[in-house]
Amino acid sequence: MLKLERHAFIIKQLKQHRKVLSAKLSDQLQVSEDTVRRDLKELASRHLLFKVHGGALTIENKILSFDERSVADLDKKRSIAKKAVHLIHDGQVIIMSGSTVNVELAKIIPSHIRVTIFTYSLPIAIELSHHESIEVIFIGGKLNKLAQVTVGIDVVNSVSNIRADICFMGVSGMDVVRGMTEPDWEVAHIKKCMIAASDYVVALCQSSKLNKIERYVVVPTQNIDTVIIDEPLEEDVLKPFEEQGVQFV
Amino acid sequence: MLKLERHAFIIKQLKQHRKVLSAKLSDQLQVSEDTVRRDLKELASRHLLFKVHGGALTIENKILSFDERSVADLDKKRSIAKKAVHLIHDGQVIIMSGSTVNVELAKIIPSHIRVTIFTYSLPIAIELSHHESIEVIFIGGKLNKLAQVTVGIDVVNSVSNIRADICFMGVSGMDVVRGMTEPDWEVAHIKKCMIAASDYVVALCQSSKLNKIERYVVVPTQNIDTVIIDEPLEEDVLKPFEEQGVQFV
DNA sequence: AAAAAAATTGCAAGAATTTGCGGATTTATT
DNA sequence: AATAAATCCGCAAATTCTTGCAATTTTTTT
Repeated sequence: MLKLERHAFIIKQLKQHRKVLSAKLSDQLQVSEDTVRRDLKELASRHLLFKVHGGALTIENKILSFDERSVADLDKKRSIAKKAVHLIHDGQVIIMSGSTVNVELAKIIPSHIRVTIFTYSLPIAIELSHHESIEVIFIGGKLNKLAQVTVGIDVVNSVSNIRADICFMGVSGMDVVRGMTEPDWEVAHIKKCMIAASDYVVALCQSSKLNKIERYVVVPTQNIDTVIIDEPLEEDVLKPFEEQGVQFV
Repeated sequence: MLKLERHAFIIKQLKQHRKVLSAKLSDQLQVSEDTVRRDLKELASRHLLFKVHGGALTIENKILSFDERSVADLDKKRSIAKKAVHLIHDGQVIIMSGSTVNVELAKIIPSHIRVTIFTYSLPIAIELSHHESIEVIFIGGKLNKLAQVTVGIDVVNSVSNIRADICFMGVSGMDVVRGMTEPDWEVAHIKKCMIAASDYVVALCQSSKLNKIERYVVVPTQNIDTVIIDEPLEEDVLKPFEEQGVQFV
């Protein structure tokens, strides 16, 4: 069996099981463990997998368990929030989705600003409860415990009855062709309603989410007015979006 | 199972339950407690959790447990909650008001119990979001920032549509003649609706609130089924209540 | 086609990591 | 103060990793 075939096999196994064991691969591929290790090492150097003692895991798995992410990511989220806060003005009615970027945004809204904010996220509501001059309306419903947001038909109904000036939306996936996408159907539906209820839509989008496609479409790209990103991007990445009428900040 | 998988599992458990026990993890992961401890130690050194005797807590929890001390009469509230928890049984639909006693109650509901809980209090919802088997329905509305509960017409409407088996109610004032009373008109009105929606009404009443009268009446004494108090009281204090059909625990 | 060079593979030996266990020690609880 | 539980420490066994090297195969060069 050729090296390249082995590599392909390993990647395939990894996709299927999210992890591979050196010993098992040695058996499956009928080569020595040393060879397997050398294969894994090579694939790891090409960032196709994450090598650990005893085998290897997918890259995503690595990210999940490494703290680098949460720290580095927080900076990015804060820098997005910092830009977003300038779009908030006295008298506005605002809808905020339940993303962590919005939690950061909630933290830094200046205390003098007088606005009404609709949200269905517990952490955001808690944050906003410390702001004297913000009127907070919590959108009730069944609680999704992991995300600490309400979901379900009640949320959809409530959101449909709102008329908002601006809407700050966390992003799971953003792509020129497919538009804004979400891995969860219910969330996708709620976001759709939020956008329908708002005059102006702002997407808070970490650059890692750009050109990523999730399972369910929220809205096409042209329904989004402004995308706020954490770092300046090359012109050729932005151009296709801007041709759809999306403004980048 | 690879070390990193264990770590990922621990982090996930922690996210869900805010705490993990070494013994339980050892069982779940099928490794020795020593190994679990070593894992926790490593994760703690990376500031992904906070190690304590017997297990670990989330970083946030570490901070959270400090301001807990500022809550007055915590012991009394906990002793009330301890008694109240025995009234909760599988399959019930429960309404909880927004008192601090109810927060304590929410904390100690056994994890195996399967119930549906309606609440309009952010802290209670946060607490309950860590219980695997409780369905939480949050009642939306305008946020009262100080109490971190929703209020207003939306809450009244929602509560009116609920049919609950039991209702746990924090108490501001309780008097034989005037019944249960509240200093806030809106809260009094909401509590009235809650009681109307419930088959059985439990008042969680610190003894300091007994024979105290607030501005607005919620319901007369006889509408309350059980009052849970923190300390045994003299017969002559209880007797007039019991004559109205109220049971004391 | 032959020779040289490069890459691949398995093996062996020693190093490093991981894990469970017994026993001493510390911590929590009553 | 006593008891039980959890932790820490050192050790040993098992597994995995690294490294150098030799044999083999593949590729390149002449």
